Amino acid sequence: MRIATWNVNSIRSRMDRVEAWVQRSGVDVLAIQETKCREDQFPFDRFEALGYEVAHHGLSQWNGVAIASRVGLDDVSRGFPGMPHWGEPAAEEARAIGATCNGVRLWSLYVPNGRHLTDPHMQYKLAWLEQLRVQTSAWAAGGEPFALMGDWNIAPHDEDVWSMEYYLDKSHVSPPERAAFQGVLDAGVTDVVRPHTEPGTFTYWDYQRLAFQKRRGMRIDFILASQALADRVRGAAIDREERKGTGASDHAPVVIEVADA
DNA sequence: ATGGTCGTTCAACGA
Repeated sequence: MRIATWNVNSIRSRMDRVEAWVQRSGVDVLAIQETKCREDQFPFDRFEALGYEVAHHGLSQWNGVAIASRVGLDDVSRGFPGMPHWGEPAAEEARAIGATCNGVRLWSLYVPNGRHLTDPHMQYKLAWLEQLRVQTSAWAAGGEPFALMGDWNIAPHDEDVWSMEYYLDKSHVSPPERAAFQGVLDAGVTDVVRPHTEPGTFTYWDYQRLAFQKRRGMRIDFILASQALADRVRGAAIDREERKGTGASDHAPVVIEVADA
C-alpha cells in the first residue's frame, strides 16, 4: 500500500496537478492539507472519477484537510479531542481529519504556522501540538497501526533548513517548537521517511525570491508512524520533481510504501 | 535583470 501526504495550497487551483500526480504516483491513500475551501467547494467528482473516496474538512477559505483513498475510508473524524480553537471569539479551524484505510488509522494534519516567535499564533501552535501529544499517547497505547501525516510547520533539525542563520529569529526552528514536535515523537511515533532520504532533503520551498531554484527549502512535512505501522514501512521518498514547473504547490508530496499486515 | 510569489478574495491578509 502506498500512502502520501501533500500540502497542495488550494485544491481548486491545484486540481489538474493533483490529478496528474495521483495517476503518476499510484498512491492508494493521499492526505491533503490546505484545501482552502468549504465542503461545498471541494472537487469530490474529480477524485471519484479517479476511483478515490474522499473525506474533507473545510470551514472557510483557510486551512482545510482531506483524505482520499481507493482502499477504503471508514470512521471519519473531524478534529481530535481537545483540539484548541483560534481567534476572537475562539472558533474551530479545519486542521485535522482522520480515517481508517485498509486497517490503518491515518490523520491528515495542518499544524498552525505560528507566524512569529512573539505572535499569539505561536502559543496557539504550541498548545495545539501539546494536545496532539496527549492524543498520540492515547492512540499509541492501543497498539493499532496509525500515522500522523501532514504539514507540521516545524523543522526539527538544523539540517532541515537551508540556513540556520536565516531562520535564527524566525518561527519553525525555535526550541519550544522543536520540543513540541519531540513531545509527539516521544508519545509513541517515529519519522518513517527520514531513514530513506538524504540529509538536507526538503519538502517546502517558498514561492518568493526564487527559493526553489536556489535550493533554499525546509523539511516541515512528515509522516510519523506508530510502531505497528513503522515495522511495515519498506521505503519512502519526497517527490521534489512535483515542485517544478508552473502551477506547482510550494510543498512536495511525501510518500511511503507499506507492506501488507 | 543585481530582483524576481502565490493563494484567498478584491484591499489585505496568510504563508
